[in-house]
Amino acid sequence: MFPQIAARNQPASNRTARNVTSPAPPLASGADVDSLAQRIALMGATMSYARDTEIFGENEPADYLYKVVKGTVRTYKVLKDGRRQIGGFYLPGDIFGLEFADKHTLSADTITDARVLVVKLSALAALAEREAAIGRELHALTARELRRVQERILLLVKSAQERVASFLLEMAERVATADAIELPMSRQDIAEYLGLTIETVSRTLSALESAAAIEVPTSRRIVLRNRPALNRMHG
Amino acid sequence: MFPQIAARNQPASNRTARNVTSPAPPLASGADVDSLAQRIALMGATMSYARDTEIFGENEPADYLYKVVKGTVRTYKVLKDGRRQIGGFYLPGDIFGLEFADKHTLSADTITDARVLVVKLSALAALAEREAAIGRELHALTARELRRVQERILLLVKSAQERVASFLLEMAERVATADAIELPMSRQDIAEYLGLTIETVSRTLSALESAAAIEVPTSRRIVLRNRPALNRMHG
DNA sequence: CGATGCGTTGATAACTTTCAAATTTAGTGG
DNA sequence: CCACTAAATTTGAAAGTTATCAACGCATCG
Repeated sequence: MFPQIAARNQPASNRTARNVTSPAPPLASGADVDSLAQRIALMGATMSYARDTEIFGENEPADYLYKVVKGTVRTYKVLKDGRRQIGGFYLPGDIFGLEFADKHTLSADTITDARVLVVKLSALAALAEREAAIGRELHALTARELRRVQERILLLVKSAQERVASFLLEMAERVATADAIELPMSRQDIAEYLGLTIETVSRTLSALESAAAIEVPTSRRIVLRNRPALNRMHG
Repeated sequence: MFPQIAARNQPASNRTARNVTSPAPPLASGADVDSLAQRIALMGATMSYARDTEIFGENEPADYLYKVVKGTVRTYKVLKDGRRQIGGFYLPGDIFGLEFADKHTLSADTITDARVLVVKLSALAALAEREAAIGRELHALTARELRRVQERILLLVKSAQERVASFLLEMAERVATADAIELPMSRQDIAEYLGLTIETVSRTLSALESAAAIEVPTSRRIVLRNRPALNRMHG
């Protein structure tokens, strides 16, 4: 089930130190809710995972809620034909694993080395019984996730250029320092997120660079040079 | 963006089983959770709409929850470039309008003449305060909707043939008498739901007919002749 | 009837994928 | 730290898929 969790559990001193201060991660994208975040910090255990490590798999029991403290996590589903569709990328501050079903419908693994806060859902549910606010915040979390997925649907019916432009703008909101984006994920990951091939993503980025909309100094670093143009593509 | 709440009925077997054991209103048969359905029936007002009538528009306050009693409703969003993306089709028993935001992110209108049960969300929320079961059922509704939208994402990254095959199988579960599907929506609606053009939908249906997977006696009536083949396409 | 809207079919163009190869980057062992 | 190998990314050419533009059939309705 969660072999990694037991194996990689951090010493109590580490957890305590981190939990006492409960600092907002610098890159937090606002996908959490304050008091819920605090509850999780108090109730949860922090786990460390190496790069490319599975956190949970499809069809495993969904007994925990996860919050990224450091690093990047992706959720995905492997289709029958072997292709992989990425459900989402989760950055520090983001919560994932909340699927409202007994079993996970997606798998989750780390893209980079990562620290993740883990809370038993049953504990949260018990808390929600006593404090209505917690229940409302879980609800708000779900609502946000639903809107996020619905946005993706609008994205997936558009052209490759529109998808890539939208992706860059989304990431800019989440991880950008000024106009420079440091991407934690590979071209393959981006392609699987956008429903394109890696070649099309690469070509589209090259075209955007030729059009002076962006700069790509290294493959993992992208600088937005013309946001209005990207916004127009984003539609 | 896409509001479609629990657009799906339960599998036919469940519907049948539930109807046998519970005296539900004739057309509001158990497409959702029983007690919630009953509450809505008791609290709500039934509205009648002619074909092609708007029920609510994007950006209007989302103060009500809707349940289709008779007819078919679609939700949609008009993109900046004028294209229209359909969020979902709602058949008798389906609930829509639950968007977890102050304002609707989609519009809803009728595809056929329709009767719709309307309940004030504030009334439901008040009820949920006193009865935890109601809150849980609203929650379950959301969960189902989230899974439905995620399914849709998997659909939209596939080929035209896969999308059409999946659409037919989905509709077969929802409206089929045996293997004959009576479609309430136009080719244009189907195209906008699947993110394709009307010509591609039409050609794909013709191809499926040539391949003896389906029959199309009239444009609104489709008979499934080879479900295993469709299932293989559906992936 | 003749107009109108919907659906189908055809021809062509545009876009994306596939297959292949070149290039750059990253990782590893010496 | 360098050299070497493997992996990731980019680029090119060709094939495949879907969209666009256009024409036609068919049914409905005034």
